[in-house]
Amino acid sequence: MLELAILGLLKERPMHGYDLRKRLRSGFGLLASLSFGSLYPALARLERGGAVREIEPRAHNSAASQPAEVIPLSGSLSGERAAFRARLAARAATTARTTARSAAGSTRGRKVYELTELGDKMFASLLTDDADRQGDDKSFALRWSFARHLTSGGRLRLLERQRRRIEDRIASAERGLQVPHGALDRYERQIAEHTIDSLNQDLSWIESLNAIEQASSVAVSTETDVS
Amino acid sequence: MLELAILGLLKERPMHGYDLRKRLRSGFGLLASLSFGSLYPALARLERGGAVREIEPRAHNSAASQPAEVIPLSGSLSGERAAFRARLAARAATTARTTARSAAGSTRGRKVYELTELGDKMFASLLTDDADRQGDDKSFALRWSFARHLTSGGRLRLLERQRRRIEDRIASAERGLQVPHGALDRYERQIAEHTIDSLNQDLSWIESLNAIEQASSVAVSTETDVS
DNA sequence: GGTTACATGTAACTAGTTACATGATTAG
DNA sequence: CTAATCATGTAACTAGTTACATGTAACC
Repeated sequence: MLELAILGLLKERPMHGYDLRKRLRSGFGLLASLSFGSLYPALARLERGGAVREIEPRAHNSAASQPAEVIPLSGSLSGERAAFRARLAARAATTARTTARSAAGSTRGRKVYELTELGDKMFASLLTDDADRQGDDKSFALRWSFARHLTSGGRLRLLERQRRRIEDRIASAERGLQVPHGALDRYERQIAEHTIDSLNQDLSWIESLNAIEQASSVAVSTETDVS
Repeated sequence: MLELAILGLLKERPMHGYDLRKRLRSGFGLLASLSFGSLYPALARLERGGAVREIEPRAHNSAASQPAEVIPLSGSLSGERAAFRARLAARAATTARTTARSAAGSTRGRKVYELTELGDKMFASLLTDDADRQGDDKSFALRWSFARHLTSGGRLRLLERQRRRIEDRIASAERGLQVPHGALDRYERQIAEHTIDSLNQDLSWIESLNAIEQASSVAVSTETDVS
């Protein structure tokens, strides 16, 4: 789930780890307690797998007032890269004198990542994949928040899967409520009833999303992107 | 969380692992996908820690003296199933002596566990403990389903903690909705709004539970509360 | 005599967490 | 010059999962 989130954010724009964490924590309520201890290993994993790559610092940053200083590098070995970042940091320390702090602040040892083509495909397949071991609500919420990257049909399929999952859980919860003949005490019954209520509300919500989606898929007869 | 659930069920009555799993999966919706791979190690851990102990189906039928009471499990228990269980329990008691290999090493019979006094204390402290690392909804639901084991004051404190947690999450979600830098797209907004709606419904539910609880604590006002 | 359900357990993996270690940059 | 914040990373732990391994008992 974390990898899907990282890829989705990097699809939007290149970012470094610290920023990713801020976005993930504050953005939508999901992953609110994400720690560096899981983020950095996940990024390293994705880089090894070829889904993301580190971009050399350039002036592509928004409102970058820093002059583009391209320092030629031979190899991209990690030691070399670290040395590069150190050099850049040293230079930034000398030049940054209340002049270039406008948007992005410093360009010190940050490692800015971007999505590769492979990463883009991985994102698409993670987003679409029916084989989600963790069919929990958070997983759906994360996927739906990236729904703009799906086709209209993909969105409808995602909603349909979630609808079925919720219906299964309602059935299971109602079974649990009925079977014990007077075996549940008042607190257990409160939990069971609230669980069923919440699931029913989730179900109507999904159905309303489905109605909206059906309507706009009729409106947009050609399947392209939605802004 | 699993350990709390195990201790709570064993407080009700002694059980073996296979039964525990059935109760945990079907009982309340929590832990619906609990696997043996986590249950048995958890039981072994609890036994090593002295929280539970194995009771052996003795030949002189101290455990088999009430086989009819052992029945009320949840799930699809009918009279037929109950009869089966009673037969099995009776047979286990008789065959335990005849098959000599069940005494030593590689017994493949049931291991019925009961709560020790220490386990009872552990259960109480897990149930009350403010230091819940995983302050998620499932944790609250599990605790509340055991609320009959708390004092009236303990129940009120549990509700109050949960109320505060939900309020924090609402505040955080509303902050996330007001993001100034980039407008959320329609799907992200749908997620954010549904999240807030659900949290508000959870909040009113908690408040209604609180009202019920206050009323009944007034009714039994002579009870001394721990504070 | 084969299938199904009961029953216990281990190994390897998943997906995160907290705590620790290190260092650069910036504000007061 | 010192504290806070930014920034990256590792180690040990938590809490579960799936897949595997083993075996017993009942039913037809």
